[in-house]
Amino acid sequence: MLERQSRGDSALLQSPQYETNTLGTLLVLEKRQPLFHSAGSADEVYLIESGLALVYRNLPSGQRQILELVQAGDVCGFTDRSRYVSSCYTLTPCIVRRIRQQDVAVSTSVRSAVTQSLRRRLEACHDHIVLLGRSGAEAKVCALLLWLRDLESAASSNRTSFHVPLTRTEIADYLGLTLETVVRTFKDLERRQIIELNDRYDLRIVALEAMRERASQINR
Amino acid sequence: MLERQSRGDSALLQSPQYETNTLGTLLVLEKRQPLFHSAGSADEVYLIESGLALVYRNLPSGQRQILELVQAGDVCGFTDRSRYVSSCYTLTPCIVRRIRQQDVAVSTSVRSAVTQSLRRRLEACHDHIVLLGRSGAEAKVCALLLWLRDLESAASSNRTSFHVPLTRTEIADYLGLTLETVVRTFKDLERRQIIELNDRYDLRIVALEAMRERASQINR
DNA sequence: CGATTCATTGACAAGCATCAAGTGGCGTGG
DNA sequence: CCACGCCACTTGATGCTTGTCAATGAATCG
Repeated sequence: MLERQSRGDSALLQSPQYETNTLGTLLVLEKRQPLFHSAGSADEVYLIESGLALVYRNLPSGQRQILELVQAGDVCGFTDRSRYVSSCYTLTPCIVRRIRQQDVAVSTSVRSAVTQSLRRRLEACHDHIVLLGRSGAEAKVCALLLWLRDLESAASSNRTSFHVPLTRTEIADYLGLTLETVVRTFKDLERRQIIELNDRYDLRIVALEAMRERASQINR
Repeated sequence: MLERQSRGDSALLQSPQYETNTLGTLLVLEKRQPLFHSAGSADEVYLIESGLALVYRNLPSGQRQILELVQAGDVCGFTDRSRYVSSCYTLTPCIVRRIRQQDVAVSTSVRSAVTQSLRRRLEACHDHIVLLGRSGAEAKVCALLLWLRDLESAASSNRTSFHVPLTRTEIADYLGLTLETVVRTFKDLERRQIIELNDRYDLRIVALEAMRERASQINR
């Protein structure tokens, strides 16, 4: 794990949207590296500058529920408890600013970034709740795939296929399904030529409109 | 709907937890009164001073998903969009402070109340997501009933039974179930003498431990 | 006192979970 | 370098949980 004190001397730190160049520590993380862990001491918050991470909770039964997918601009680990109640790791390579919990109050720009992120994450959770509460397996999978596609196409456009950074198990844990159901749903979409899989993590949406219809369809 | 300008001359306004006595308009609402509606102009935020309200979204299919139950201290309607994306109404009689969206930034205490509430609501949404994603009907119902009970017993203790302020349909829409499943689950719990119903909205938890076990049980 | 809303109950079917047995790729160590 | 094991996934058979549909009951309201 690369780590260095931030002194505003890196191009990465000159992002104009947050004037937090001199605050916190910049982490350059590979994919699938932990940010914080449930029950750990909640000393720091993590501002994601680039990449995708996920927040999850392990349940007493050994099951896992993925709570959120967090992206650039999001702050996680912000709590008034002494220990984290959920865990977090990166899905893609990430640049993350680690800031002491107590320093959040100091900087106006960090505070407003936190508020902004809380607001956006809350709305994302609302979407997630709708998905979990009122959609069938197919709608869940389609909605997630569309979301991941929009994420990529925002960065690098004109690509016909995109990378799915979650394993089938992670998709299942995000959508409240089993691994097997996720696999079968993928197969179904492939059979009906709505998607194409180059390999398991490289996906092309063939029929975008069919996909959108299915994503907003209510089955249960 | 009672409405009056807040001038700090009412006992209701002297709540010490928020020094917002001179900000916004105080609303005294009956149960089941709307606060704001999806697609309405998002001009104001609503700080709940007492009572319980719910936030929901209507889906294209005509279905409804209840997103959150909000209580004293919570702020809802806070968004950077020009229009609300969800709707909100009271479940119980409520005292609500209505504050112009643009005034939120002005008052330090309001700002910190907003942040505090966003944080708490986000964690509540996480709980909700776990419930929707990883629990069976019985666990969902038990968890909600326990939550409602704790809410009441925090206010007026020593009562053997408590009031359920949601209809069966609302419970279903909160838990991502159908009305029928909720009814059957209630009947089951009653038959096994885990709860008792005086009338449909007056409930007593007979076997608290059995209830807690069921609430954290994973079925699906 | 009909009309409306909300809830109850039963019969049935569908969707998804569970269980079980395999497949395929990848890294490790003999 | 190949065998081995591991991990993530794939595929199939089966059944439970929960949704759907339909008919009825109870409470509220103008």
